Amino acid sequence: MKTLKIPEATIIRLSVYSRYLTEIDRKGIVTISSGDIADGVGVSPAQVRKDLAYFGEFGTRGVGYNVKDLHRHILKILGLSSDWSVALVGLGNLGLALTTYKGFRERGFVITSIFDNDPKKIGTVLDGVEVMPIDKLVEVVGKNKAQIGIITAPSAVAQDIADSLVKSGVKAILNFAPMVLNVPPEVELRNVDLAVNLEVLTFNVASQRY
Amino acid sequence: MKTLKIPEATIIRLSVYSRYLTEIDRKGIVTISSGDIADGVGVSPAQVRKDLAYFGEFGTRGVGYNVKDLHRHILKILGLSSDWSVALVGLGNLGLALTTYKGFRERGFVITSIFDNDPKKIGTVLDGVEVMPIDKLVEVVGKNKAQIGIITAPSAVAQDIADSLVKSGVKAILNFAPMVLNVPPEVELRNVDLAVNLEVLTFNVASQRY
DNA sequence: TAGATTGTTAATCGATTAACAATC
DNA sequence: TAGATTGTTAATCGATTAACAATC
Repeated sequence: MKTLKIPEATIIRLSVYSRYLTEIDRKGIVTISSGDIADGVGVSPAQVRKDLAYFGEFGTRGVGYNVKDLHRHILKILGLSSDWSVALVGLGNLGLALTTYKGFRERGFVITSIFDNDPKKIGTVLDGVEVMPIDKLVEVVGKNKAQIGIITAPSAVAQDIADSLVKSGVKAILNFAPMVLNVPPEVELRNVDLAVNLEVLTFNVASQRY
Repeated sequence: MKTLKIPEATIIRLSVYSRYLTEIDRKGIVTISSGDIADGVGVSPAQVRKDLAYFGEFGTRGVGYNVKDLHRHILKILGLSSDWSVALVGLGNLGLALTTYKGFRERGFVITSIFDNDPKKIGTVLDGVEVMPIDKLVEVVGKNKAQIGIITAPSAVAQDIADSLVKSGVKAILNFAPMVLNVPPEVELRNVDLAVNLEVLTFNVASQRY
């Protein structure tokens, strides 16, 4: 199977389309055109069709796409046809927010272990998951077979945690510490820097003045 | 002044460079080359120079960049030479996490008002800021002259809140609700969808199998 | 059949990379 | 002067948009 490179922007849009299709499906709409999707999420119809064309032919010419079918296909493409086991490290406010974030569970991300080094937090139970000390990470994550690690710990310890997560066998890491992490190439790494988002806004607001 | 369009990717990288320069400056390093910065944040040296070249000449040929100088210039470009007043709407776990997130204050983002409709939260004080009901938003935000609004409320009310924020005069909105919002073109809007980030990871992990 | 909309190719646009003259 | 590194131009690469034949 020849795999041509898929732009990351395409993946991000597929994720957005899929959330929009959930909404449309709930309304009981059966068929949708690329133009409808485009209007709904703010891209061009050609873009929608191009994004889908990377993965196959899901529509009917002259008609459009069956909402349920297309939705199922996109979820499959994104790897969301079954649940993912997630380990979260760092139970500060952000970690707590992500643990209780409904959007994750809805999309099939199940937090199966939580780690923190604060003695007051260790042993407490959140959603049926007991908070464990970080030195148990490699053992517990390995046993739980978590495939994804989320780092919501301070920058100073983020690299150590990343190393432990890698050792425990996770395939992907989502890092919220504003820090450049090093992981082996076979482990997928993605950084979410909350301040960066505000700074793109302030740049744009500041530039408007000229 | 002719303004040529700056890629958003450049702005995001400038934000990353600036965080790296904070680190370098703390170590007491005085001069840095584009190659050092590139290594530090994982891009190419040519990219670093190109990004900076959009805004001026900040280095010395044969020598490199003065760390403090460059840092100051980048902060100025990003609009961070003075503080920004921020209104946060929706004090769930995510809202609480952002309110207490040190990374914001460090970069000059000061949360000056907080809104929620939960009677148990209204009237409580967080970091000197009293939580107010959402129907006071337009009045309070207008009075506080907040320039940025952060939406951490549920999707169902996100558009209403966005409308109120616009009415109150904010110039930019950072939206964490997984929802497409409509705002007038003069208001900058940026969406952070936490699930999208996980889904880019799962797509990549799922594709590795082929 | 006529109208609509897909899937796909070609054209355009934009961003990144490579190369090198300028210059400290 | 010799070595290093910037600033900038040209070449390359990749993503988006436009156009349209295929076809329901």
